Amino acid sequence: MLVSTDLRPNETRALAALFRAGALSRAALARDLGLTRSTTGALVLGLTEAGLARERSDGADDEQDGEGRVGRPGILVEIDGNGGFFLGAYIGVNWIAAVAVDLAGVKRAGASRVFAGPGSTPAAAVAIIKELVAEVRSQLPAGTRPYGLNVAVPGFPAADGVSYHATILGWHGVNLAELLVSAFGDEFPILLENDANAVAVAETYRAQPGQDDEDVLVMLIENGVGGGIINAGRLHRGRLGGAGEIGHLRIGDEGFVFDAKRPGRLESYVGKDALLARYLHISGLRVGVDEFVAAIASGDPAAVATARDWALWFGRGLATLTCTLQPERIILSGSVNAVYPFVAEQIEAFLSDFLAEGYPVPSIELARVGADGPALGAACLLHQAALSGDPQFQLRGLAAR
Amino acid sequence: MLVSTDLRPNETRALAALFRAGALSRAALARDLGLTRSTTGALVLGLTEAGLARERSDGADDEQDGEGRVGRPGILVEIDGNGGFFLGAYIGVNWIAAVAVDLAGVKRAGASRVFAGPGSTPAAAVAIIKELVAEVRSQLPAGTRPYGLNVAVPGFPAADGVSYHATILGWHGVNLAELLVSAFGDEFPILLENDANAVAVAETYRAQPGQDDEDVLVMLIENGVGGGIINAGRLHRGRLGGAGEIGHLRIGDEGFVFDAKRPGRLESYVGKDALLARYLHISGLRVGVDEFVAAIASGDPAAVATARDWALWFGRGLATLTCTLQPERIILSGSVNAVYPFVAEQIEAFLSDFLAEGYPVPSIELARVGADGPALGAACLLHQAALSGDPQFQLRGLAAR
DNA sequence: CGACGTTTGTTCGATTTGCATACTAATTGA
DNA sequence: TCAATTAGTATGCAAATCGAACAAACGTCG
Repeated sequence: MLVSTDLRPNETRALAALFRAGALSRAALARDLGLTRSTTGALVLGLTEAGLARERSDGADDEQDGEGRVGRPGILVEIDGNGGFFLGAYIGVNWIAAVAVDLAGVKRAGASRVFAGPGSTPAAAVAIIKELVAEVRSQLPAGTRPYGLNVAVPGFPAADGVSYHATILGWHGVNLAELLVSAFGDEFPILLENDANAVAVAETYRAQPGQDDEDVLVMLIENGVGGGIINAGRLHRGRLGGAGEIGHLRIGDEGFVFDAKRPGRLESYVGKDALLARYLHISGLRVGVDEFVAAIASGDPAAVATARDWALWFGRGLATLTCTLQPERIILSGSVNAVYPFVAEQIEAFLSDFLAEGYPVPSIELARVGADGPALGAACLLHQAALSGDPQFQLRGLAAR
Repeated sequence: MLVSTDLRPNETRALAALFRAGALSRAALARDLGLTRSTTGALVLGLTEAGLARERSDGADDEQDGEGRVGRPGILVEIDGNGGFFLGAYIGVNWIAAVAVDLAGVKRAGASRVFAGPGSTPAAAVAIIKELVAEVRSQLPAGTRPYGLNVAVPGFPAADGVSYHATILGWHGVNLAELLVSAFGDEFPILLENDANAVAVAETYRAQPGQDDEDVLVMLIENGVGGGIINAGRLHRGRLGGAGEIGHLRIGDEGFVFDAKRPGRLESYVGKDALLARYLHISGLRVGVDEFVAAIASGDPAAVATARDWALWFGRGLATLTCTLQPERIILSGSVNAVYPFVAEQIEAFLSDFLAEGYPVPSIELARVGADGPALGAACLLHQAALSGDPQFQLRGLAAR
């Protein structure tokens, strides 16, 4: 009879090692885990029978050094993606999305729908998520049960830890977790995550094999400015998952848009509204980000001057964040990041000038993940938890008993 | 024959659980580790024979609930401090210190000496550390070999990861690690850590039993302003251990002390020099921190006004850091923290006003650890690494073979 | 006070896990 | 063709853990 069995600690460790490396021979895996080859062979056999790992079929191998490698070549073993699935969802201002990531960390399915965020109720959003999740699950192999659902939201839990405030959606004090649980039952655990944090995970998770302990700051720049902090490959969540609210950074006295209560914040200088307000002030033209970027590209002096002002304040924010977090990379996400390439030199010069001598200057890059980044990152967080041995997402395999 | 043997994984986990809880019965430990009572009994027996754990002798027990606890009471087991020692040292501007922390996380020995930092060579500092370490080791039980030495330094490694810059000591591009290794040989591993990071660990490590995953920001305010970030109980080091350089936070345009190259930094508003310069500007008096604090206490209007200005900028810095990191607590260390109590109300009011609605306001506390905080924290970092199973600090026990 | 339920610690055999040591297989280099 | 080297597998043994039993030590309640 086939039964679902919990994985033993070393089986989970083996999967994590395979995930980090992409694929390993049994011998390499043994070295990685500090076990003998015989033990590792048995481990791989178990994982293979359980449908969680498989030998790589395509002849491609010798990833490691290829050249003067003497001795019998190994058979690469990799994770079998079909071994498990993790669901992520995103409640955005304009749309709602759901995705599934498989055991190999690859996106396997996705669905989305437009959503009139402000004005809609949380219950309406949850209903849409329920439909999208069903749609996503229908795209997965039959008979699979996901390990969990993580929902990215543009907001934060309040000090009590449960009531969500999503100002941008007009939601205050909503118990989203309860709504979701009552919609989905207890088939799998349900978590919530801030959208900027999720994007940060999506941008950095498994960016390159073997590199899983980076220090990265991801900035998400739209009207507001959010951020996600990755420390040694892990999300720095803060007390209630509210770390990285970098739009509230106090970097000056006023701002390009006026805010009587909280003047001088980063997002009142570098957010989308602020940028366009500055351009309006200089040029007298009211435009969107795309038009503005086109104006810089065409050499419009007002646009160039606006971008220069924007870069001045953006550089201040970057300097503050770099000192505080010392990231290796800073990744810019959100529509406003299109402005960055035009002022990259200015900002990088300012940064290396402002930072102390010898202090490493982070490299600044543009985002690679698309619009479903928050949903993807949310799912990746579950994947990470499962491969880390988190008991809440204890991996299972099918075994003959 | 007695031989030194490496601990098995579950023995290390058991010690970590005992450390977290302070003391546990075998049954409680079994629940904590997810093992059976019989296995745990054997585990405890092994640890006891190896001299790493012991039954608590003082009759004091029932820490847990005492009241209606039915059933046979357990025998509390705790870590035997003599099971191992961890060395920490600190190279300060005016003095050098060394301490030893035992396996139970308790400071067991210390020694210090004055040191004319600026003007002295790194080699001279290393020679003093060598003497102090010998002095500290002589205070420990005979025959013990420490697991490692961690040296806290007021500086950071440069982008290459090895050459240290300690501007405050006048050192640039020094390979401190190499100097230390050549002085001590390879008897035990030697590490380096920034002093503010070390203080942060000293202030938070084992602050209260059972609470080991806090989010805390520790600010160290002297002439410069440094910081250490504790995320989920772990030091957030950044790429090269240089995270938390919060003195460079850009919060304004100028500063109370002038800095042409990097104007507007937090430390040019709230550092010791800045504070006293502001007081000089207002009162015409040139004083030290102690006198300044006495002046506030006595109601001197110039001092009170200075403190109010100080608090204004300090609040801006706190707001920025709170948004970025969302700590539960902020701990103020360094001599300037004596000013805080006089402006606590003002700063807390500003903070809860500036932060978004529902955003948790961190509690702000004064430091508890004394002047050897950096050395203590450095030693605690090794203790933490050893109990986490870091192979570099693999715990050992004495066992009959 | 004593029977009863509950929890702890220990004992002991069974089971599982991992290691050491072989051995075969597949490749490079001479 | 023949070492040398590395990968994978089989097998017996040692260690770690479990499961079930049992005695010990405490509350509770009649």
